[in-house]
Amino acid sequence: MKPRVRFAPSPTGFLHIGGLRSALYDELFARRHGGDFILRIEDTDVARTVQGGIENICQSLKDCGVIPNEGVWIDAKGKIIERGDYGPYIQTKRQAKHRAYAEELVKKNLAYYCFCSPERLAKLREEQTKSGVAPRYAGQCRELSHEQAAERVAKGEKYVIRLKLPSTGKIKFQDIIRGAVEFDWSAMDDQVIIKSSGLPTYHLASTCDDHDMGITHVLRGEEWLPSTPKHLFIYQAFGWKPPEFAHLPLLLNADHSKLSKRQGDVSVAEILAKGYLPEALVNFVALLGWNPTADREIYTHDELAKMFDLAKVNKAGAMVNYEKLDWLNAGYIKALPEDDYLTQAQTQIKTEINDANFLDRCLLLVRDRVVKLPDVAVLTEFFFKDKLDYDKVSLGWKKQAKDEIVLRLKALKDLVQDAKEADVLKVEVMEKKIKKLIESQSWGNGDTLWPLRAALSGAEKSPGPFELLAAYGKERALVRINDALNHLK
RNA sequence: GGCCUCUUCGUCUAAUGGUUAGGACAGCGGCUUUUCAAGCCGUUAACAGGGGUUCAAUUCCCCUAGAGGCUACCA
Repeated sequence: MKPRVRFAPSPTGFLHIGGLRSALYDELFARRHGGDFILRIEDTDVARTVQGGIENICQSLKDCGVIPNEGVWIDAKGKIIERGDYGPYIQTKRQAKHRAYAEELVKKNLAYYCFCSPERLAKLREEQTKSGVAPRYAGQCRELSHEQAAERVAKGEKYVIRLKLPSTGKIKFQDIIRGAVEFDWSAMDDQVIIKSSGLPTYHLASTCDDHDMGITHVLRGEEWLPSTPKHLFIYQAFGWKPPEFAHLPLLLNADHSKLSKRQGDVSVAEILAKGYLPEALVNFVALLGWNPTADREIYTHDELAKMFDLAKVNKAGAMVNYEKLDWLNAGYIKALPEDDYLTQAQTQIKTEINDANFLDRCLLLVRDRVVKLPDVAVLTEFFFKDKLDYDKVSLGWKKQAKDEIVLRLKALKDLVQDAKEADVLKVEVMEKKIKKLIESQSWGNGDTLWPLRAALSGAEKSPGPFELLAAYGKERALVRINDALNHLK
């Protein structure tokens, strides 16, 4: 059977790195087995729904190339659309179905109307917790007859609908990642499935929608493991075949707590905005909790899809290690086709200079130093300044005397002056010429090359002098050397 | 508190009933060298603890500890 999986986030915030991983695993699983990957939005918590949440989730997934083939999506104009035969895919649009399912459960005597006030229940719960027992619904509504309930509803009393869970016995099920898991019904509370607002809770909506949409495998965070029995109860109540479950290990903050938005910037949009490449992020996130082999770190999205194996997903939570993301990202930037790199790097710099060749040479020169895209700007900044601030740098090597620096720079200036523009652009040619000069004068590398490099960069740390010459080109290089010479006067 | 899940270097992980417990990031050291990166080479560092089972356990079982999750009319 063709597997059908879904990523079902709720738009209570922006897509974060944990959501991205869940979505990615869904997508990889679907691709690996030739199945469908569906995006469903679970927006039943109206109060917590944030403006632009759905757009953000879709756009972030799109940016990362994690594309569902069914369900909610965003078009090129940024408009939310739905596609597929099992819609609607936005949960609040399905509330009539949820309502009907809940009523059916009530008819089957597997759910009941409950008129207890939240305040009273909270107090009860507190007492139960204090005395060390599992908090369970302990009101009288469970035993209300259908007629009594209907009467009170007709009178306008507020109510919720609760599952009528067994109070004894055990439930056992298989999890693809964790194997056999067992729970006692006695510790399980009669879950609310319809809130007093009339909207369903996650437990009912998600379960019914999964069934209605033909979902075969549910991949979700480990935090759902304890409520799986309730979901299974619903499947059983309707006589439906439940999907297979795979509870993914959680992503952790540096303090080992469940990854949350409060700690650090874990939103995908934010991470991308910081200059991480989507390919690097996908690669990174895929390996948080799963590893296809022992000795490789870099995988394309397609390779991941070919190798993905749910059964090999780890059980333990994974801490998000941003240093490794940095390393991966730097590697992806180095591996970018030159044109792609230039296109992206060009967006990072601000300068009036419109000598495209010069700009590209500068961008290419600093590429190996770029960890995140915006690094390009600081790394190339000195190239584009009218004047460098030579007060901030020692133009001499170690304790080199001023007249010696001047002597070196003058000779270097003449050498560049006499060189052909095409030669200045070639690192090897200039290196040869300058080394020859050094040799003929019996100078040292350090006392000659440091002043040159410092003159060209105005910095203690920079790429090498030959590379700088090649990036500047003859005219610009001469201006810098002259400036340095003037500064020494 | 109760229930559930988890536990290999600091971090992400691999492997195995018998291995020098492998790789990667970070760290450290070196090479290169005019500086800083990059690159290359090398290196520190782990089977949570205690009992079993077994000729043999990091691997299987039990207990303990620790961590995390759940315990909402949130998902």
